[in-house]
Amino acid sequence: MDFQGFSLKKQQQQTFRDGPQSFTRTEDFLKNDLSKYKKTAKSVRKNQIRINNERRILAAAVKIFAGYGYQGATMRKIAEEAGLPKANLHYYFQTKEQLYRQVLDGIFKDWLAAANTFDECEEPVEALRGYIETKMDLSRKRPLESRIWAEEILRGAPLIQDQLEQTLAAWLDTRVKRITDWINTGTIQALNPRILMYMIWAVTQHFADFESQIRALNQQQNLSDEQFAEAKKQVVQTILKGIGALD
Amino acid sequence: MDFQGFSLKKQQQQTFRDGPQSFTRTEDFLKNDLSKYKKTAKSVRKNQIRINNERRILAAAVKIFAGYGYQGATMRKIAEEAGLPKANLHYYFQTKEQLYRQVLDGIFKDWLAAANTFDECEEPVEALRGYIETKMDLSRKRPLESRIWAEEILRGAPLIQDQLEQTLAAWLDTRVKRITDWINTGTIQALNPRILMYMIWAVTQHFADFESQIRALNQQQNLSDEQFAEAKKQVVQTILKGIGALD
DNA sequence: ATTAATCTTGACCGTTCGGTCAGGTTTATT
DNA sequence: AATAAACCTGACCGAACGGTCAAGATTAAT
Repeated sequence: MDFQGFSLKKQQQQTFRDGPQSFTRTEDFLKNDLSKYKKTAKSVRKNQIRINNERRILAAAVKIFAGYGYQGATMRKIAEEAGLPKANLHYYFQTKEQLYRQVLDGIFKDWLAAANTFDECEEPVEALRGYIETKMDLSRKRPLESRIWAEEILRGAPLIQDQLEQTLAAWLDTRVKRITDWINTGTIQALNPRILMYMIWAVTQHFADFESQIRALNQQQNLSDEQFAEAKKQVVQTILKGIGALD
Repeated sequence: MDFQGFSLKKQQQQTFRDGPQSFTRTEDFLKNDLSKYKKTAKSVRKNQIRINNERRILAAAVKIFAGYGYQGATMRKIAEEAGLPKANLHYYFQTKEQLYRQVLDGIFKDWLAAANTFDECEEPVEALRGYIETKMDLSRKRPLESRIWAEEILRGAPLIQDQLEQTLAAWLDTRVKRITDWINTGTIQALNPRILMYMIWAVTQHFADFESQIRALNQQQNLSDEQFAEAKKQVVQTILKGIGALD
């Protein structure tokens, strides 16, 4: 079985330019274009049209991809959401897959940014608490992005496999070492650090990814701010206590 | 935004024709079917053709829906996987949505069956341990079904919202009461039982739904039986200890 | 003012989708 | 043996998809 309509081939991360903006993808057709710009005050203003439209399209794409999935999303729906004609989307983003890739790139950056919370504290209790809370906040504030990510993984990560195997794996390795140190110094009990991280990811992202299920089990109401705060507290408490870092 | 290509409207249980046979929706279609047959030896054999083909199609549908999602799955792919001509699928299942509905129904039944493990023990430690282990085993043995379920929730549960709000909500309510009893008798510490259940669901299903991410972080290898057994043990340990039911 | 680059867009295209159907084949009933 | 019910399937259909393009409008550079 070869999954997904788009290609599974590993796509290298080579930067190219789309107008004055850099993004990742193979074809360099626009790189040549960039060399034609002169960075005057006016070219910056010109730039603004492109920057502005790309932002509108990306924001619309996030909503539609999250709501319908990659295959269910159509360029027409994204165009309507963005308030632009469909052909205009293809002017800024060659293909649907290109657009989707950029959406994923943005999400991955948020992921890693939140991940850095992990390193801010020396002590396991505060490092883990901070990380869990940051991930919970991210699920609360950016559920659409979380769901796009989840669907990509669900489909076998056809487009982000490389990033998982390289960037994310490297990130995880260093955190595994920190946790191992905590174990060796007796600060937390012996356990498999990777499984701990999987548990944290699972629980925190669940509140975004399974929002509709939680809503159905909560009198058809999304969790209120108070309910979410309670959930956040309980998640932190259960995990920290569960690994012997509390009490 | 109105999600999904297919309608959100609640689908009544209306009789429809499936080939020359009429029956009323999923659950009882076979029951009604049988009532029209005369239970001779030959009619049983005939019946077997339908039962057999429906099983083949449903098994193929599970694979394809899990691998591509609802929108990405095509009747052609399912037909190829089942080794039948596409038109034959439409003889047994009127529409793609009908086929998908029956797949979901089967998954929901597994869900509830596993859920009953929760009631087999009086003590919180053994009841929760049994339930968590059963859910972990289900993720291990039926990851495709878990991913279909996850995608359905991800899209806002357009087809199973009713079941969530009724059957699942009722199931959860009774378990919440059990957990509340445990809290009142001091067997486990005070917490929100619903959030505990969300955490259990999140963690156990994560090993199926995010399998490709875990694989990418595990030297491109799926978890071995030993690794999975370790994960199962650690998940049980962390949660039980985290709620004060251990140590 | 002129030219060139960039941006915009309706109309269009080939492909693939879910679904239909007529007519043939197999199986069951009498 | 005859009839009916159930099953099978290649060929077909309208709709919707991602994507293209030529020609015009707008903006920037000279």
